[in-house]
Amino acid sequence: MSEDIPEPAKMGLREKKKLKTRRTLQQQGMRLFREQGYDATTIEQIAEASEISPSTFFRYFPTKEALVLEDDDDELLIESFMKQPADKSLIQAFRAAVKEGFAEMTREEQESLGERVALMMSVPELRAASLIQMNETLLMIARLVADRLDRPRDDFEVMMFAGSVMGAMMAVQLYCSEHPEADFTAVVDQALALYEAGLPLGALGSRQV
Amino acid sequence: MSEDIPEPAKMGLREKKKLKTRRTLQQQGMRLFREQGYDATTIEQIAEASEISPSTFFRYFPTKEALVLEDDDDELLIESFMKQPADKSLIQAFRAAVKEGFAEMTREEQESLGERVALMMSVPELRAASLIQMNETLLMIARLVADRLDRPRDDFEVMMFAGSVMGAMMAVQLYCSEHPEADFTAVVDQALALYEAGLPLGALGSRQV
DNA sequence: TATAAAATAATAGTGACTGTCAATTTAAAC
DNA sequence: GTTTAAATTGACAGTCACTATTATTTTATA
Repeated sequence: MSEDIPEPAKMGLREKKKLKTRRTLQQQGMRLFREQGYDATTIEQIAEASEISPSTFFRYFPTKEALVLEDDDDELLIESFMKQPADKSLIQAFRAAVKEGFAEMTREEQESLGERVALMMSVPELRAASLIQMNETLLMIARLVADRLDRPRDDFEVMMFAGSVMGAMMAVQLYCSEHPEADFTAVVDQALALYEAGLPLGALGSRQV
Repeated sequence: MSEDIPEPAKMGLREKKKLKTRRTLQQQGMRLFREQGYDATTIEQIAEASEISPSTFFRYFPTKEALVLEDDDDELLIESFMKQPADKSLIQAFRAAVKEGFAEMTREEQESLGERVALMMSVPELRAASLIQMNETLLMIARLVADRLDRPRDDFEVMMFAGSVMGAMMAVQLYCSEHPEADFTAVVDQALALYEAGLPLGALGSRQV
């Protein structure tokens, strides 16, 4: 995966141009989405604004959605997760990994992430794609966790753990879409903290009437 | 929502025919999907097999996906959930609601559900749509829960609860797709039982090396 | 500079989906 | 039972994401 983005040092004119076109497409795409909405923006328009032919677009991104989704975050997160010391609990490790992942991002990257998340939440099509992505990410994490615990990869409890974390992230997305003023990274951490504390699910709701 | 399907008693020829066409479309669609795969089956084929025009298809289902998704399950589940006594914890109530929902289904309905779930898991497009549906279902449930607890509708912990349950259901789907022999309803219950028991998340993983 | 390789553009097509309008079928009024 | 109004359908034309193919241009290398 990461071999798609080689070191800036040994980049020929070719690779440099490709990266530039890639970034241009994303920027112009996001600009048009912002200005006219996602559905109203056609790939033809994005291509024209980026000064390439429509057919070339698909050599850079497999779908229109990919322009927004585009995450290398997953690999980063997993890498960070595997580095966590083995005496941490799963959630502690996951929480730390997420925190480190965010910390490594520049302010620009964080802002761009914020805009992308907002767009993702508002366009059903994108939301669907992002959910699938989460799904796959957590399947991957489930595998990592299983290995870490010496459990089979399809262990039921491990799958449930993965599911619950994934669910937390979705809830965070939803929460943030309703609270645009909230800091995304802070909310993520808050959510994981809640999980770390055991998530008072059993108690919550046994109300005496 | 449920007013779309009126009582069989006072149904004119019109309504009867509509229901019949609807069912025919679903059956023929599922048959074709089974025989040639989802992508390889065009709406034109489904329409032809159902003896209607392609343009009429879209008067019965907004999308090709809807042919597979088609859930009245949500309303049923929510209804069942609201009936649960207030002294049950949230998960207890949710678990009971799911159990009752399944119990009300005929064997045929359960089998059809099984086939649909299997198809949904294997076709990315459908998986995406089903995830969105879950998302919306649980947003609805989050609202119900908030009301039940006299908390604001955007309460953080409530959202997390909804998220975790949704995550559980996704994990169940994934688990079942890898264990086709497993009984879907049983696994759902097992998962919720695990949640009910507190889900040993914190403990899980603090391994001494 | 010539040549091979890679990237791009142009073109034609498929299929889901939308909108419109005329034709048909059914329900209801008389 | 016939007429009338409404609902349902079908035919048609069009949009747009996306695929496949082929010719053309651009870049890297010998």
